[in-house]
Amino acid sequence: MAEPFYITTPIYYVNARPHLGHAYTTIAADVVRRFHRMSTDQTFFLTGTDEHGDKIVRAAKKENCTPREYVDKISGLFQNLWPELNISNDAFIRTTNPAHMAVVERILQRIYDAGDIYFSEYEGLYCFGCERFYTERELVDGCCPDHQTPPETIKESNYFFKMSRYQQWLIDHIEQHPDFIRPERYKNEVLAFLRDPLGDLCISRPKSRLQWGITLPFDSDYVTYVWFDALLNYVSALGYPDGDLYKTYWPVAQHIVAKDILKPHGIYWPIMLKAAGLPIYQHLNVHGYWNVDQSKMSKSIGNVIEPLEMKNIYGLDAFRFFLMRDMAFGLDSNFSEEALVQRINADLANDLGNLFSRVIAMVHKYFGGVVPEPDPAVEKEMDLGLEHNARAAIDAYAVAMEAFAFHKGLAAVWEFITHMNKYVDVTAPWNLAKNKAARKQLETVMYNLLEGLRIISGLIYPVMPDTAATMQKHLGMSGTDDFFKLEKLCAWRGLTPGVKLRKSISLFPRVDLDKKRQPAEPPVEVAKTAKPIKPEITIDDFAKIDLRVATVVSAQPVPRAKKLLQLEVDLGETRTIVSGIAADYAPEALVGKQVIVVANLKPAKLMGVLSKGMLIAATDAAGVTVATLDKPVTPGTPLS
RNA sequence: GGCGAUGUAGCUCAGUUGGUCAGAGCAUGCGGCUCAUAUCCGCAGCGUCCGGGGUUCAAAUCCCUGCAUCGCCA
Repeated sequence: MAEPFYITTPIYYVNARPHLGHAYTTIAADVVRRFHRMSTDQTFFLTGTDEHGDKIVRAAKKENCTPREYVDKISGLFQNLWPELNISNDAFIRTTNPAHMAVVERILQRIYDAGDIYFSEYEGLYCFGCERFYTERELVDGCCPDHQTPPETIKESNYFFKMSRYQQWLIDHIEQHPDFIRPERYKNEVLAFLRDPLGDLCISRPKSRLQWGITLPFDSDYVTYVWFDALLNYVSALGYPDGDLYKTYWPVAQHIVAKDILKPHGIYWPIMLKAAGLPIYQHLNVHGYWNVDQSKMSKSIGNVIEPLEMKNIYGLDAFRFFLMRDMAFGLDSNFSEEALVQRINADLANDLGNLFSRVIAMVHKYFGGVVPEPDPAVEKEMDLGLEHNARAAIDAYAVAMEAFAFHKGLAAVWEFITHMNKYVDVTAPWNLAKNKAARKQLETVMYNLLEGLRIISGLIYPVMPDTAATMQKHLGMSGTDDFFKLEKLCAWRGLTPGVKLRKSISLFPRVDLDKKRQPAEPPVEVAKTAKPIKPEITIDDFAKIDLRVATVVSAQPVPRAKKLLQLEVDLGETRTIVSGIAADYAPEALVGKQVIVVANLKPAKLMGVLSKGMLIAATDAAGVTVATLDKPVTPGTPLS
């Protein structure tokens, strides 16, 4: 029996709602966890939410609720999403959980007692509006980018974690365990970072400016810095230090993270573990970003694809398959509906779905739906090596999946599916069926094909658990919940002759994007990608927004900004407005156009340019479209 | 500004230590089959392997340089 397996996702910071990135990470974790179930019964899968820190306090303030109410709400969104994506996590941890907080205190105390935490004073640029420090670099013209006020230099005392003491140890550890951080590119990135002296990590925040956190056990005037708090979830969730789960699973821990949090996981975390005297995790598995329709996914651009949308339109398993098949784990990938549909049609509908359907249909046609008995002598005589192909696919698949190369694992399965289709072509059962003397051959051929489908159903289980179960059912294997065990897949002749099969079905319907778009009544398209409607407002609420017609007088790109245009508009008075439409509008194309402006929006500095108001525009998959008027209107006219 | 990654067929990408390495899948064209979700099987075309220079008998593969994109750091 293989050793136990423990996989974690990061605990997601609850200052934003779940998006595709969260879904990918969590599905990937679910896939590896299910993959390991194929060889061991001892697996544990943890996800959760990270709920402390000043960003949470500010987000809560914005929504007029307490931090507690706020984190409960957002954490709930994550917890509710996972079942819909068929995520099989065993536990869901929250950093506001008292048991977690106790573990954080305990480990802080332990490191403190060991002498790796010291108290020190430092000076920094602080914006009282934002309640945070800024580096010189982050300032715009020496001012806070949010408040346009100069930050003040203040002195603050804090606790620091002596990471520098462990720098060489960490370098050695990474070099002695070449796949500690994988893929290799991220290992190299961490090592590159470690070539420079490692600074100590500030691990506290004075309560005078932040209360939402875990109080330091050795100084009640401070709370713990969020990363220090958050990383410990991986052990607290297992019941560190005495829990059975901890004893079983911590020694085999593996993490999955996106590349943006490589540093905390690749540097802070192993050093924290070392300093606290805990075993170091086994592997850090780092993946890239999903770019949406070529442009970087970003909340501010508003092109975040709701994972549930695609799932609802094309089916959950197809969605999971696409995410796992199209991204080379570690690299960035593009997410587009076209790519998704192409995968569905080519791989799922044509290759697998059609294979399944044609094989089952033939069993019905030639054997009344009863699994035939294969003949060893005939098998030997025909010698077409399907069993060998299956075995080769399983081996290649297992190696790839073990190393988080999901795309390669699935490619191996699809190579076998191609062999299966070819096998149908070569053996031509419809010809064998015409010849009574070839009955035994037909029985053997059809049995082999059913066997191949059984293997396939097992191999796709981690990525497409529902489809795997459906295939099993239609292969007459219902009732067994361990059909995906590797040892079963490796044993050819697992199907029982004589079992009556259900009617053939289409596992994956083909998608015709053109047809879908031709009659494209816009409402249908819009409804498909539209975000949920915001909560109801009154006419008075609306009246607060001063929308005006404005004529664009001039337009020019903002230096060093890819998406921004600086516009001078006439709305009775002349104003400067910065708008993120450069990707879709040439400056000269805008001059003279009448646009709609939010005239009473609080001014904001974008890339150093003060923007007094905002252009109304629509953003969809095709890009940005500026809202204009039907016919000319006097500049400055209000809209209502 | 410093460091690093990437740049290969229309698209997405494989190409280990330099020598059938010019590849795969999708898309396109043609042919075949008819069990099947107009699916499957076979064949074919397309590439100055980012530009330039160098090392070598031999470079997509090593070195230098330029360009582009991206990332990390300051």
